[in-house]
Amino acid sequence: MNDPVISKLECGSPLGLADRATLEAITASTVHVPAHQDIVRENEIAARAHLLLEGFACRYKILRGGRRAILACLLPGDLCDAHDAFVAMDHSVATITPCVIAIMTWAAVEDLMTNHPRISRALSWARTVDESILREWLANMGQRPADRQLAHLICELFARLRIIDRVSGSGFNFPFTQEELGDMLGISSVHVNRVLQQLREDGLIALHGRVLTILDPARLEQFAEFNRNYLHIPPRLLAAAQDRGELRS
Amino acid sequence: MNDPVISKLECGSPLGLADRATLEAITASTVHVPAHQDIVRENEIAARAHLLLEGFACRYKILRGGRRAILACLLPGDLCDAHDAFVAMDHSVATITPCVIAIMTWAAVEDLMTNHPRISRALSWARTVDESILREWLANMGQRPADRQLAHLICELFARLRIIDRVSGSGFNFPFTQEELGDMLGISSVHVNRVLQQLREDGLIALHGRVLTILDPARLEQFAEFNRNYLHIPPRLLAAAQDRGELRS
DNA sequence: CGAAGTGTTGAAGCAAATCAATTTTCGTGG
DNA sequence: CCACGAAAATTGATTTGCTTCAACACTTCG
Repeated sequence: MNDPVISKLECGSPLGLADRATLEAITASTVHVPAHQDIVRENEIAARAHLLLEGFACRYKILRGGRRAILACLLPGDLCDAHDAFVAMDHSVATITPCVIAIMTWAAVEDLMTNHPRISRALSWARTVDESILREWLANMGQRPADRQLAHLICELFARLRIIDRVSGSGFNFPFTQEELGDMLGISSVHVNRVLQQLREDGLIALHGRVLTILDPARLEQFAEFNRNYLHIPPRLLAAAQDRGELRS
Repeated sequence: MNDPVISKLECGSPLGLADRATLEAITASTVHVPAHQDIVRENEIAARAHLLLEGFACRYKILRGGRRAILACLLPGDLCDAHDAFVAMDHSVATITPCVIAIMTWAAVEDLMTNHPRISRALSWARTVDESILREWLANMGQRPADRQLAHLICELFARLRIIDRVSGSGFNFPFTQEELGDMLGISSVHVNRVLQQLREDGLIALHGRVLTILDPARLEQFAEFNRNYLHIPPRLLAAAQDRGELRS
């Protein structure tokens, strides 16, 4: 399996051999975390930085009444903490599946930012994309019917997983329970169930076991009003994907 | 009127005299922009950075069907662009009221980041807070009834305006139309109207002209489930406000 | 093999949308 | 300063997407 950190950061800035070696050294020592366990907790100041290498995790808050809001979906290659050290977390981060993470000191992150300009540029890009995804969630999850919300989430996950080479054809690992999906979209799990069925009946997706397959990517994106611009994937990578016949238009 | 940029950045890091002078020089040359006009447009790469000095602005996207999603509310002292240069905007920024902005080159921003460590730290803090506000909007505007959403927005605006000294007592300038409020919260303007009336009937707020007064701050915050942690206002400033009797607890 | 978690289905209720009409406020020019 | 038109706010009636509650079936796994 390829290195998701390098694949992802390559999206933000082309890296040199030395950069790759530096990143590989950082991600060499890993920790395994079981599913459904907190990695960082609200109100804490994370002592070290956590880099997700394998598995799915999420940012979340518990609201009054016990309701949980999932604010972001973290995939391999994503940084779990605030990008800023020394600021108390305003939310928690938890694993969804069993995960592999790399733990690094803030000094090491600082070193990357000051002494490795290409990595620094890539990390800055990653932060910009995180912010951008947050805005897209706010727009799309806040203003549109549940079926389009869910379709949009599926399109986004597919696009993000493809960057780190975690898709096979138009299928990918989709380990979320319907309750988790509901917490991401702000709808009840019962409604998630009905909306998922509708997307299947409409021939847009198939879902077997924990593998989701997009049956009709063009129609799904159209239905979801998905526009990948907000992911800020550079043209050079889109062109490469086009050459491999993975994209239309 | 005090300088909102300095007041705000002081929140992120104490500044020295030289820092203040640098910032004052930057904000010396200003541009006036009428209400309801775009400052930065989606898909453009902003040639220069825009710093809001006076007035209210917003980040927004137009969705299919002509619906508008307002993704953030910009107040004096806020940076209008992505914090990153050279990345295409994934949304637009427009004025709500007439605004005064300072326009600076990206080189000047770069210089602040590299040669003025305290300003750099403060800008980084500001970015963290922007991201944090986005998450709070996602959680609170996505998962809760409209009346609490609106109450929460009011609490947030009050807290942010107080930092830059734009409040008098518990009243502040509230120039939004009900349609704009609806676009922020993802609800219809008709419903905004009914919810506003309810908050008034409940004795939580008063709204005359374009001035909103919080009649019962404690009850409003309680009702809104507002917890100011996510604004990352440092204890040293909260303590100062407490001394002035502006805060409970 | 049993228990807990997850997914599925139906029925009833509700918060908010939509549609539509009316009043109030505001901005602008005469 | 007033008159006018446009924008914004208000109100009522109707509809609907989604929630909630509840029961039941299916997995998964210890």
